[in-house]
Amino acid sequence: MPQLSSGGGDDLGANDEMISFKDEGEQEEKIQENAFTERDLADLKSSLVNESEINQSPNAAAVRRGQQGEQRGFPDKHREHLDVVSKQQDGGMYKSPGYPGYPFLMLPDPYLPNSSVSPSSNKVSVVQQSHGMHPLTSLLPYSNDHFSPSSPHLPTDMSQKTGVHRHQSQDLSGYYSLPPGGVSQITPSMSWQSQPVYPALSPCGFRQPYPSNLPSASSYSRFSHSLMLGPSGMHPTGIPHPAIVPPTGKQDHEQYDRSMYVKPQMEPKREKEPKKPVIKKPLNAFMLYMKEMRAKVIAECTLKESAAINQILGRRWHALTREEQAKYYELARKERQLHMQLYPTWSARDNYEAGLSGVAGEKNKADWGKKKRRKREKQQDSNTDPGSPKKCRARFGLNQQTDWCGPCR
DNA sequence: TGTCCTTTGAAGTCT
DNA sequence: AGACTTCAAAGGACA
Repeated sequence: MPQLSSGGGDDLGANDEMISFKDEGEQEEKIQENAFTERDLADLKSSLVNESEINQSPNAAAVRRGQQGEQRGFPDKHREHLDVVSKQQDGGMYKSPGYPGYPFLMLPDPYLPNSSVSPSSNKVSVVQQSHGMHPLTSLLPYSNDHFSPSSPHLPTDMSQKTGVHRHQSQDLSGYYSLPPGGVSQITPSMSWQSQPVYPALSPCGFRQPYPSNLPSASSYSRFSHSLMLGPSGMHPTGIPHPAIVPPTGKQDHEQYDRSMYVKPQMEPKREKEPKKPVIKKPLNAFMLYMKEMRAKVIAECTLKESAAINQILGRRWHALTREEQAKYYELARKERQLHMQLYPTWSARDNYEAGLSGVAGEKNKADWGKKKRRKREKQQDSNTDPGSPKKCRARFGLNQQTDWCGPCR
């Protein structure tokens, strides 16, 4: 079970899926995958390219059916390696001494002198580093990358000034390595010198591993967004969080990956009308996995189309072992925790109408209604078409993770 | 320029 | 309670 939270009851999602995953014949898969060769990989690569083309057609589902067997045994070289690693680690990531690098196993090889702890031990960066991002930032979007160490003049205890009660938790620094002007206010014991800003990692390339006792977010008092967010989309702690779309202009830390949290199509309108900052949802486990593996899939399969890539990633996700998936569930859990701490009053509902709350107001409301209608109609259409395995499973009431309905097989 | 595609999971809404 | 819906990322394709 990926109930990784140590008795905290914190949801990690997809419990049923993880259970059933075990039933799926994991051992067989492992054996099969270990038997894959480079040639298999090449074959698969070409088949995936073909598939991506075929999938555009209405017969895509049928094609997928034919490929299902192949998909189930996708040759992940890194899994082979992980099996070894997991053996070395004797029990996986949740025994902290046995998993010392977590989550810094996510560091790309250059930062892993001994990269044996990486989930993807191959040469491809585990973490997508596009847009000059910190290798961890894509997984840990609240990293100090978004801050400049040259701004140490920020108030040292803003949370007190604003009346926001913050636990003095070192954990946050360990999780997300937030800056002095940022969560250091939450964690006064932290200084930015001790939290090196990328790329100045510690000599060994590791930072502090995730501690396991992140304080419950529920312990934080919840304030309205008006308190949480400053006039420029800044957290009252002074953290220019990437999840926030500032209402005016560009953020100072332009070099960082704002796009991760900013809907690009909204940017041009920002100048015209002041817009409520949009705080994006924290990424779930699969999204984190996608961010990490996308580049690898692109490189392997010479694909660019995200839809096709995502299909592949979806299958790979299913092919992961419980332990491998657990890493991402844990990361996602921490993401949610930190997100909750940074934006206590934020709700996913805010972004249900994200378009509405912002620039376009009424127009977007109308669009949203249309969108909903379209989707509903589409859904009805798809009821007559097996469509994706997910839809198919849903239709037949099968287990989401493991059961493959006839048409999808 | 905006939307769709495609995936899974989290969280919200609806019945 | 369970089903359904939306949104997170990504970038090419298309209207």
